[in-house]
Amino acid sequence: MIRYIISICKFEGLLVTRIGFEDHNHDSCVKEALHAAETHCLDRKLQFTKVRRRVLEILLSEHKALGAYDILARLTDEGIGSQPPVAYRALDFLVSHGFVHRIEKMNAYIACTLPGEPHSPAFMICRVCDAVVEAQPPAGDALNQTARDLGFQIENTVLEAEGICPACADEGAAE
Amino acid sequence: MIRYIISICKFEGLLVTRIGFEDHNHDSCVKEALHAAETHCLDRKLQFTKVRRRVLEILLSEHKALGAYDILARLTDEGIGSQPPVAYRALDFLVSHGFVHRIEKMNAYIACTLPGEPHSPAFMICRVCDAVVEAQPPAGDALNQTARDLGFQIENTVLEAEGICPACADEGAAE
DNA sequence: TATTGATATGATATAACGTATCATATATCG
DNA sequence: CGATATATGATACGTTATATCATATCAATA
Repeated sequence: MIRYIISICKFEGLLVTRIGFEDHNHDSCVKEALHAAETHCLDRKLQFTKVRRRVLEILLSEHKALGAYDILARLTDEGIGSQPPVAYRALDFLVSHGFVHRIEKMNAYIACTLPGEPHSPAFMICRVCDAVVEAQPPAGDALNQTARDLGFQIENTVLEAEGICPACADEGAAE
Repeated sequence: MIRYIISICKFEGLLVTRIGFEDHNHDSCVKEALHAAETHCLDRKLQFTKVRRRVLEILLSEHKALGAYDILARLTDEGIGSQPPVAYRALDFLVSHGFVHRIEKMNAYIACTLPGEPHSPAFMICRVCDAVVEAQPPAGDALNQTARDLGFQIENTVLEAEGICPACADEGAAE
């Protein structure tokens, strides 16, 4: 299983990266993830084009949630497309094939930590530092039970929690 | 407990209204709910102003999710304010005091079915007819467990499921 | 390898959603 | 009544997202 860097949150200058909300140090995730995506697309005859690859790479490298226009700005700097549809199309592709998730609460996008595997992720969003962590809640949760009771057929879910991450909570306590 | 009309979904012309996804018929919910909101505000010395009252009334009457600009259009027609901040301010008030919920996935707003009581609602959104149903999932769900594991302090949650409502599923099957 | 149908990108324009700011008015409370 | 807080009016702008049509590239196959 590939694990990406998910958030840096407060430690940018310290070269400390984090998986989940735990401190952590690593480097090669981006390359691995890109390669995995490439393979995945090859297998399914999906076109992993230059723009799509680059957008995923940006999201993996930044390891945080970015808005479509943040991404577009980077593409523009690099001479790859310069209009909104360029970014939105690439993001749509990446989202629909499970390489990227959209964070509804933030109107932003983040690289998936479990690409290729079907899952219904949940996100923990720190309102102080904007760190976003993808978690995999156990199946058969409350939403599914509720849907069954109502006769509603769920096709996809949005599970997002806003609050305070451990690092920011510690800082707050220290003040 | 007051139960509002939640969705009409496909039956507009038939005078059939629905609570949850079950067919249902009723009338006085709007008045009751408005009165309850008024009382709630009086108790807490909140100003239940003309605009706020009217926006809640619109959402209750429509018993579906409406965008801020849909609401603004109605206000404009009635001569109550005509600029975006009018609608957004009223919606912010109603959301922050629990009379209305925002549906992140739709950038839209819907009247709460359980106003005055603290709760973390979940929404079932039909992608065919746009019906939105508010459900109350049991506490202690997967998100909370996940947050505890991560040391994350949840302040509020977004739980939204997109899919097919029973009525639309039936129609699809009938075709 | 030329054709063709599907998929992706370029480019322009516009739609939809949301907020900052400052002035004015209304409510609330001592 | 006067002071303070809260709400509204009004203007302008910022941000997010999509529709549309033209062009280019890819993928399968005759």
